[in-house]
Amino acid sequence: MQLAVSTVILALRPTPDGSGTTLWLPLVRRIREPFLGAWALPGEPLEEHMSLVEAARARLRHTIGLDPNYLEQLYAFGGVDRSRDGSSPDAPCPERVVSIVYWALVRADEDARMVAGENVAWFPAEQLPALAFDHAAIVDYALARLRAKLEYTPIAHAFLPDEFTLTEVREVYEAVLGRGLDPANFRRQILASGAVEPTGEKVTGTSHRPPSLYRYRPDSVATSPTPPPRSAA
Amino acid sequence: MQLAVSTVILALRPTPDGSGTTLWLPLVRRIREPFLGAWALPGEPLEEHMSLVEAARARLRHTIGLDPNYLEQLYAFGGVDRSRDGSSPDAPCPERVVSIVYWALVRADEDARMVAGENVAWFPAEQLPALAFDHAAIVDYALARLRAKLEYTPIAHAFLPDEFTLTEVREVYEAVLGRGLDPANFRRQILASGAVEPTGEKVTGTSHRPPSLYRYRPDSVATSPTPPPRSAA
DNA sequence: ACAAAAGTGTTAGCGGTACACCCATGT
DNA sequence: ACATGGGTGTACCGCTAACACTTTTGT
Repeated sequence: MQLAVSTVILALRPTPDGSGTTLWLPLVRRIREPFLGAWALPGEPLEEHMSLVEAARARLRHTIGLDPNYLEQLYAFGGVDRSRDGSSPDAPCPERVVSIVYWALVRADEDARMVAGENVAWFPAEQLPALAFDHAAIVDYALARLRAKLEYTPIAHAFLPDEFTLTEVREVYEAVLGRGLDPANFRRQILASGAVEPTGEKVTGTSHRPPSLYRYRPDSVATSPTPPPRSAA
Repeated sequence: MQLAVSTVILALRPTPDGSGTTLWLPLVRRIREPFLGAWALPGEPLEEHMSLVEAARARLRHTIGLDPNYLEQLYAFGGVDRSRDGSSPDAPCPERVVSIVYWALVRADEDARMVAGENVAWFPAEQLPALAFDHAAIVDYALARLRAKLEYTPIAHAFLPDEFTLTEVREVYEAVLGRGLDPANFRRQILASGAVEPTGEKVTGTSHRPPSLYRYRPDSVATSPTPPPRSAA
């Protein structure tokens, strides 16, 4: 029985047709049976000297070449038959794998300076190829968790650079939730929440009224958000 | 490296002084180093032929002799030094353990017909003895999760028998949250939520106005509540 | 001047809280 | 009759949604 740590890495990028913004995620092509040649989540066996988060972070560095600021445990998947390839029932039964999956969010500015690893390709979350193992279900679960957390935590922070306009924040919400939001009300709500404060500066050269810049208040979440007892993770 | 499944089992019982109701949980006394003789969460190594939930359920049957209706994965703990006994630094470094922890809720009526296993004792959650490993932190995390879920899911269901009065539901909330709630408003809120429906019967012999009985609507959660993709857990 | 996005004001409705009050039973 | 908890009514407050309106820039 093997213990592995896998990662769902999410970033916001323009849709393929350029008409908006959606979530994208990197997948790696499998170079071993089962599911040889299929796309899968980046993962690796847990090594003796690494904690679970450390293993997840290492995988991130290896896959996209950077340390994202948001990383949280998603779930542990341990069904007995997870690693069997349903599409080729004659294949020998592979060794059982328990996967502890983490999910990460990549800031727009980090995304730009990213270095993709070997065998890695990015896909829009709504148009994924067929995935190995139960990875499609895992991605769905990660997306559901992200949408849920967006509504009750300042997690949009994790997609944004240090300074940003309120419209950029709203666009994060709209892209993740998949629906438009009233700019006027959104503005008031996020300001009233106290999560954000004005820097005093404005953006220039916008061909319309220049928006103010804001930053997240320091006490807002930075990395792991609601992990359990800090020491044990 | 070892992979274990542990459980935090919660039930509502009268406080030790009989003045109210609180959460209690069963612990087992350790019969091996490290932490020999200390109290710990019920757990066992994961066996090859069992999924994670199955292992948790088996542990529950072994510890309290029944299958609770609510069981959910809590978190996977995998710090490198989790199994070291801080209080006896001279002890040999024990093998590393990754624990996948589940939490379970026991209904009042099940609690009554429960059979405690060997070496098992129940403690009020607010007055636990010193626990082995990082188990104290794990219990805290489970309690936090329970309180959070109480506010946005019909999880109180899991503590109640098939039929109950609205006052009993309120007492569950009050015990878990640790504060009193307005009976009038609580009543209206839970009815408005649609989670509950009247059976038409009343309780008799109460020395005051007889309360109506209710049941949870069938589409309310029964067992696993918000697990990820049903098939993969 | 005009377009376009930033930002403000105003209103109506909904849900939660506080608390006064009435109802049905046992003693 | 009265105590006790079950159950209803009501008034207020804050938050949200909807949308009209004003402001500030570039072209």
